[in-house]
Amino acid sequence: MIDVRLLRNEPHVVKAALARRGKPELLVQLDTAISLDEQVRDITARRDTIRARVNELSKLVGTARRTGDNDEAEKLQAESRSLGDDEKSLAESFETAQGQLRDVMLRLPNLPHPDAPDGASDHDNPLVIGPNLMPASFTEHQRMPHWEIADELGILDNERAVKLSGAMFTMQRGAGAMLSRALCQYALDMNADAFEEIRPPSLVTTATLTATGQLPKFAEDAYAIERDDLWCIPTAEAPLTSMYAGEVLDEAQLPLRLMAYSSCYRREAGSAGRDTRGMLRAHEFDKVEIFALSTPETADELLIELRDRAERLIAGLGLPYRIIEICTGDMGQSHHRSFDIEVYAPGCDNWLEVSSVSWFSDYQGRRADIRYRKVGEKGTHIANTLNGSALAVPRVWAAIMENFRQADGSVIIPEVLRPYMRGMDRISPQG
RNA sequence: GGAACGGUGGCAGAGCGGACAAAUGCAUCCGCCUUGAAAGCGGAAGGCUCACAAGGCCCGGGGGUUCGAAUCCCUCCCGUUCCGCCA
Repeated sequence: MIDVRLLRNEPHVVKAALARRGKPELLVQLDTAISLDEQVRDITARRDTIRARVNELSKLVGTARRTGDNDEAEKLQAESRSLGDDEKSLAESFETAQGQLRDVMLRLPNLPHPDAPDGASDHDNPLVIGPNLMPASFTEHQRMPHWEIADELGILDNERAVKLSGAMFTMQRGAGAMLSRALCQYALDMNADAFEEIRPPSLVTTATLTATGQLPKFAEDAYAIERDDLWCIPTAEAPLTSMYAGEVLDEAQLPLRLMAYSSCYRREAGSAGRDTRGMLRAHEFDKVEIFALSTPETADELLIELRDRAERLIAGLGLPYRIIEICTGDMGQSHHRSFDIEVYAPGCDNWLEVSSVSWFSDYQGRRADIRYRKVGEKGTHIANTLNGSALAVPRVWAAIMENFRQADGSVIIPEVLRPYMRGMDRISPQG
């Protein structure tokens, strides 16, 4: 959530920042929020005046009763009773206005960072690093899509996955399954120097998914388990971010770095029918997420640290990649500043988004109510959150197939993964 | 899922219709004492809203009763123990 006080005190600043996202309807919502906030404050002031009087009267009633002045007590009670009715109706209008304000605020996106590049769509995302590790040319045997390669190798069985779970589910087997697990283990080990490993729950409450921004606006994209009022996590970002929800940390604890392997569940409501073959888009996939809680002062360098860590993983695998920065028109709702790492897949002839690293300023911290206290200072501050996919398995898996396919049809396994592959150095066609 | 008992400040724990933002202990901070520390003595100190003050709100969440609720009632959630079920 945007800070209501900022909205109140410097609406032009918020307007200008939000305008950069290029969606005029947001400015309309902003005006709605401003006028709702005025309403709420007006009602609050009136309601609190009445409450103050009721509190005062109640004390006087107590005194009167104790001294035996029952007539006086009756009189005061009558006055308090009638004020009570006014209070009740004001309290109702307060709830209504407050609820409306909250709903609008929860749906308003974050303000972009001043340095985030302007742009209207993904076509305007500037290249910031690379392309790196790009070979001079690709050979004919690399020009096969990974689903065909995997089929030859017998390591992907999506037909049976569909039998079990329906369209857009995948199933790896044999060396393919092992490769998925190896990628996760590799990503965790490479970040274990600074990140505490967490194994979070995969099902979370509505409050948890609201804190990160998936709810209420993007409910269609998440799997809901209505009977138990739980949601399947679309990313480990959700449980990691809310781990410290409602808590007040000491500044000395920051930055706090966490990482988690988890399965991720996405309905892909807006992308049904796209990328239905292979591993490019699935309802369930594995990912290792890295996460940090920080003060605003250290957040910008942490963003680069997370991005460097994600880059190191991809470079370590020897895959051709580039890094782009997300422009204001293409940014996710909670994002303040964001980078994507893309890997080139010669078989699909496409750049695949394999990692997204973002800074959320205090947008999620405020929703989750994560605060910290500075030493010797009264009061609290809202923490900043940052996260990134260290490694999203399926697309990296696909890129390995396509980049490292040999003339004989086998696929070389990157060296860094071999310890996790029981020493296997290549996957060869069966029979 | 059933039963019993619980949920109060950083922690422990009292209060069980009115003077309660809430005793007391521990921890914290500041003085005094001391060469320094400990002990001892004296004092300070919750969060949110709010430009500030005033005021309001916060005793697990929500609702109700009442002039007035931490305290009574309803409901939900969570915890502990026992039973049931079960990787």
